[in-house]
Amino acid sequence: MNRIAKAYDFARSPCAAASTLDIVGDKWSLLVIRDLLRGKKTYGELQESYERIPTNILADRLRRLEEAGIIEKSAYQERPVRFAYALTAKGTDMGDILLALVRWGKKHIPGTQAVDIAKRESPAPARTPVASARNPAKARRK
Amino acid sequence: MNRIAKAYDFARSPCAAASTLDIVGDKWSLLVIRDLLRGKKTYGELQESYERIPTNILADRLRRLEEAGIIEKSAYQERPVRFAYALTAKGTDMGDILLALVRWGKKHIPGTQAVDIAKRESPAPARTPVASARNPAKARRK
DNA sequence: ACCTGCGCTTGCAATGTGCAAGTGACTGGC
DNA sequence: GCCAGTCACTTGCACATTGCAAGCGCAGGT
Repeated sequence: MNRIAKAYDFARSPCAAASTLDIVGDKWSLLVIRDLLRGKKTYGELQESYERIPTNILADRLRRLEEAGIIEKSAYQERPVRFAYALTAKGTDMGDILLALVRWGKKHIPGTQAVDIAKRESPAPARTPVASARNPAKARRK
Repeated sequence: MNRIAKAYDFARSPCAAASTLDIVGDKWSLLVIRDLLRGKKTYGELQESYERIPTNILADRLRRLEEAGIIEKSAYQERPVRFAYALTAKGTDMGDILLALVRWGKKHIPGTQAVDIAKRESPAPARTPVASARNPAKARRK
């Protein structure tokens, strides 16, 4: 029985910081959000991040984040059904938290880099524009 | 063997966000920092936060945070030796992260409050048997 | 001597994490 | 029709971390 902040019945306290940590207070959630902010969309892309999140953990975090209304899952094509994950407005707002983490890291942990999360206004996600990479043009029916 | 970011050999990646999360990426560390920012000093005071951190976890987090150079432990009196924990500059810089968390929580989790990180006394619900631990000089009478 | 408070430590069960392997829906090639 | 391959997960199991309660050592007070 999973009950990580069923959203709105604070698990621990009415403190905003504590409640936010109930949602993303673990080592992976915010990294998933980071990757989504940087333009990754599919399960497979998320799995291939530098940090190599274990697949079952990724599935679990995506489920939780979706329950919390931070991301949304949708099929971007039907006939092999393929899914895309995207941040909701609530989710993109987490960018500020990521930014604060990055700033602290850059300042206090020598050798770390920004990996540019601040994609919020910059163009080109640099890597494969997933949606068009595939060509689902041929709607072959059964 | 425990090696949660010995600080400076990145456990997972050179990404600043990931490295920062290696240090404070759990449910309790940042709450301890929050309490220290708000003026709490002793082990006992930290234990009595609203969220009721388990004592062994608190001891462990204080140890890790000290190793990471985020807090400092010192005896504030010798005979009965009593300890005070305080944030280093590196630690107070984490205030920005807390602030980002609080802002997100206030905006997206109805019912949460700010609990004003920038100093303030007794936010916890009245049932504080700790009385005035902030006055070691005198008075402990009932 | 005994009790109390502080600052922890220890034991142990419950929970969470990480790895590898497997599954099922589908497609494309032979 | 059969097989290999991809995507998106799920399952099983070992190991690590958490949470709870209790205990411990060192003071001081009575």
